Amino acid sequence: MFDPNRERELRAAIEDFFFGYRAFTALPDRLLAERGLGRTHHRILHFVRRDDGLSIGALLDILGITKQALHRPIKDLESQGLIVIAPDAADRRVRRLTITDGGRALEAELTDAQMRLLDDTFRQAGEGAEAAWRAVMDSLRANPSDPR
Amino acid sequence: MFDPNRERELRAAIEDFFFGYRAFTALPDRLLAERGLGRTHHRILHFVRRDDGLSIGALLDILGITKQALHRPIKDLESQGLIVIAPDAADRRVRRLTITDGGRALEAELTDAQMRLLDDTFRQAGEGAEAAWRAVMDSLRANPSDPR
DNA sequence: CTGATAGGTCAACGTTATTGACGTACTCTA
DNA sequence: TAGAGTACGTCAATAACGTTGACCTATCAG
Repeated sequence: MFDPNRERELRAAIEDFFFGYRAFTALPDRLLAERGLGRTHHRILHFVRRDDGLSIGALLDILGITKQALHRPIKDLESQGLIVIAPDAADRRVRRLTITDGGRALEAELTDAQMRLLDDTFRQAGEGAEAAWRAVMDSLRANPSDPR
Repeated sequence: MFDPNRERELRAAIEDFFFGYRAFTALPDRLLAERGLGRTHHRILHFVRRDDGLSIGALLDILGITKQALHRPIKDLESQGLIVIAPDAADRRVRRLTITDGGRALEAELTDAQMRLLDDTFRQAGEGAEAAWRAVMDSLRANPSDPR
């Protein structure tokens, strides 16, 4: 399939992905754990902040989990005053999620940590590394193997 | 902290990481699920293949989980004939893990899928993308936030 | 012989996810 | 306006995978 040298390189890349992702998530994971929250809470905050007024269904599609799995974290965030759930004005079956000031603050704390880490990392990796890294990740996202 | 344009870029990079990693792991996850195995089994096979004769303790350090958590997947792999556990010749307290032909075959199947995906992706992302991507990931691994 | 090391194992528990079934509120269409 | 479809909530059972804590055996080193 691949010659031995190429295989060595690609295997090294696979390991890099594993360890790199772990290093990347370690930071916010610790901050979240202090509040009794997990990665799903972080993701919800991220996507609700990005798309204010996101519906439950749209969030379900993005995250690729079941509504039962989403229910708890959503309720946690609501009861902690980090998001607000309100029916859509036009179609009252649809629930729209909005981030509160508190939610925005927590999201900023988590995201700042990751942004600083990425910014430093891109700088250390040299000229053009950021664009190339993004290009690889974008190409991966576009791949049909993504379960979304 | 960051100016708005920079923040937009870094937030996009964070999302890329999330979706990219998911696309990357989706393929082997499906193959593993067919055999009733999970990511931990894959990781064990990967590291035992790479470092033949790896000890339990060394594997524990790499994976960053408890011995109780490692115990099941190790036993699963052994009972399915994918790895062999044997005491070290010099220090019989130490158990050395070895991959079998069957284990090597499964590992190859999983890894081939990921190698092909990465190879395609690097090619699509253009000249120099692979080296730059690796540089970013290596820099991330070297970061003290890695819990290992 | 003694203390340290490597590892195995039992038990209880927690988190996060799943599938399946069913209920409620609401909208849209014939 | 009745009935079908949609969006979402929720109960229940189950599973995968991890944790902490405690305790055990086997082995090695001084």
